[in-house]
Amino acid sequence: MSRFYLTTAIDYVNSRPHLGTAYEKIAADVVARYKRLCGIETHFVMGNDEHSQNVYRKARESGEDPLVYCDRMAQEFLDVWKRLDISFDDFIRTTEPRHKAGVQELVRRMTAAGDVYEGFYEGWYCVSCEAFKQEKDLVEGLCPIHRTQPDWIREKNHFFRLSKYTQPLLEHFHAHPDFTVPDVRRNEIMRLLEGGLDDISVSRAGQAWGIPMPDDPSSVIYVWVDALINYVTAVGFGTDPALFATWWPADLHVIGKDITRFHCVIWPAMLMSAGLPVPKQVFGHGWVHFKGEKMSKSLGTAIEPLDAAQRFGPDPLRLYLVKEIGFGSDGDFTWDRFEDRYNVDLANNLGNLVSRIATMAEKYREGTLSPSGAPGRLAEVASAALADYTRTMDAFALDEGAAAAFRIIDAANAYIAETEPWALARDPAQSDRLSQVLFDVAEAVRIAAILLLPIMPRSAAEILRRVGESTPAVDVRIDGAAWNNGGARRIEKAPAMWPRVQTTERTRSTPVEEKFLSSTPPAAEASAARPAPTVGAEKITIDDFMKVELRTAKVLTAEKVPNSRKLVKLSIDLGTEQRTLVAGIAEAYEPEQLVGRTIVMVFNLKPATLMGIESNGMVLAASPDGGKPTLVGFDADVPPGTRVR
RNA sequence: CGCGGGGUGGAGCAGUCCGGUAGCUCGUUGGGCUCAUAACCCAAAGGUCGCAGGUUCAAAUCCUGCCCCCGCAACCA
Repeated sequence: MSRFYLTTAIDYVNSRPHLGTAYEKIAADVVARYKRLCGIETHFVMGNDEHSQNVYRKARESGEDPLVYCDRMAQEFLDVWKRLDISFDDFIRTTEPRHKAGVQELVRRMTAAGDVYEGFYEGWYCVSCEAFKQEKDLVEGLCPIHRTQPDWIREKNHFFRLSKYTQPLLEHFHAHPDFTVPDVRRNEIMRLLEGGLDDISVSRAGQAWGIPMPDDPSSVIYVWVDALINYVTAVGFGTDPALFATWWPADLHVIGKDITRFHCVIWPAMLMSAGLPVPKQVFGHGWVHFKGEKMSKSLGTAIEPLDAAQRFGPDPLRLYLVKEIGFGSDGDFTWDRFEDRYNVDLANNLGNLVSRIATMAEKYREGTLSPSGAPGRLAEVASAALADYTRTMDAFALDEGAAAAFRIIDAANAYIAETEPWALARDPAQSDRLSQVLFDVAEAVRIAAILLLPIMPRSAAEILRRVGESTPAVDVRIDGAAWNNGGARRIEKAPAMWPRVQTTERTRSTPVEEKFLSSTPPAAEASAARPAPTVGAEKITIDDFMKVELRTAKVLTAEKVPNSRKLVKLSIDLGTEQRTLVAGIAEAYEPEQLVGRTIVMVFNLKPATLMGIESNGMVLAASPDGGKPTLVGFDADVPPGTRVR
């Protein structure tokens, strides 16, 4: 039996799952389910990347053991994946023993091949930032963030001879044109390779959170190297040779386009060095951008796209992401479009079709349909759609595969209008004809549902049940989607699967200041817009708080900082003095909107220089993750310079 | 000159590699039908394919220049 091993990127645990990470998992899940549908033994692996320094810092800040923090995040990720019906077979965490063992083994092999050597990494290191600083980032020789003198650090590092693999990689790309898809990604990598590769540092000194270098416990393996190796450790590299032999090399890595070069250059080079086969294919998908309003007007409470899964089940969201966005291209999520597709594809077309056939089966044939002759033209439509479906799905054109399934649904709706079963029912002489027409429609629905199984597993299984498919959904295979003009089918009439969503009148998006000025936000928004819970935040005393001097100020002038996107330069009146400060609110506010406005600022903050302008204070605003800031304001007029506490 | 993607009827997209009557979905308008979730079916209107040059018998498609938009990165103090 043929096998298929696919993976997604493993996720950083310093933020919770969001639309972007979910998109990747859903797309990969569709591929995995499709392969299983085709009867291919499939191994689908996802996981979490837990060794980043950010994770360590974040955990330590909240006084928590890093592993405990990671455990909690893993639970959060798993909960979301479960809610979205992601059918992974294994979930690997980079803190697991099986991973650590395999990582060390792989690095050992790279070392044995003579590809790892010791060297020194030198540079300016800011202790507060815990990071090296580029010369160009320093302001007058000081850390731009902390205004402190960084240390010149010379750190022992282990380097990987990536340069040695420039030529072998080029050859591999020429021999395997499909190694990196889609083409845009491949071209990018080719250009990079043609320019030649530099060796890379693969260790970090003086860090405790990570996997030690095999021969040098004082260094840990660089987190990216650590992370990439998950694809082999998840299938037993270094721990379970039989399992490894079964699944490696991977058939497909599904990743985001931003990390293409890690997967198409560094990763295969590492494998070549270790003497292991490289994966067969890497697919770099695009981004889904969440546009427009955070909340749907008609759906009321939802604020984040993943909430759509909470409210409607995962399938409408899955369908939207797969069908409306070319796999490989960027796409948008907007509530308007989501509602649109929900109503059109699911309520009006598929859902309504299921209701139509169920009602007619009950009304005209007491719920049982049998063929009475040769199938009508729907059979040809279905077989053409099936061919398109397998061709496009094999090429990972998931959107086209979904479209092929919906062509059957559209044709079935048209077929009903064309054959007019209600008219046939009035004429006893047409009884056989009616039987066949109804059977044809039910059969078309059954086939469409099979094609939709990978995309909407839950709903498609329910449809199959309703149209009398006797094989349980999990056992259905693609050859079951061949037209079957035989057997009696028991059709079940049941409540609508997707009731229409009442869409409100299309309204223009609310300008930001309008939201700001409305003193009583809609209740739904208030409850939905709950802030992300702070992770084990340490309590401070009132004295600590009082160290922060907040004051009101009036904006005198405002102008955008040239060449910046977010920054606005403000001159403000504090009553007793005037100051210049820089605020990152240009995306949400035009300079003209700011002039004359009263803001709240941190009065006693050390100055900082941003884009060459000294900023003497900080403006307070609510800043949602990934969203635009909203300035703090007052119900009534307050004179400039007033203390806020 | 940081990296990349894109500008096609009101909206979202395909077509661009390999020039040859501009296509799909939604929306709009008109009609039809009643099995169905005010759903379904048919038809129509609507585009100088970002701008300007060039190549060609012929350009959305090839060449040159320009404009605009969007991600990422660097700035969020």
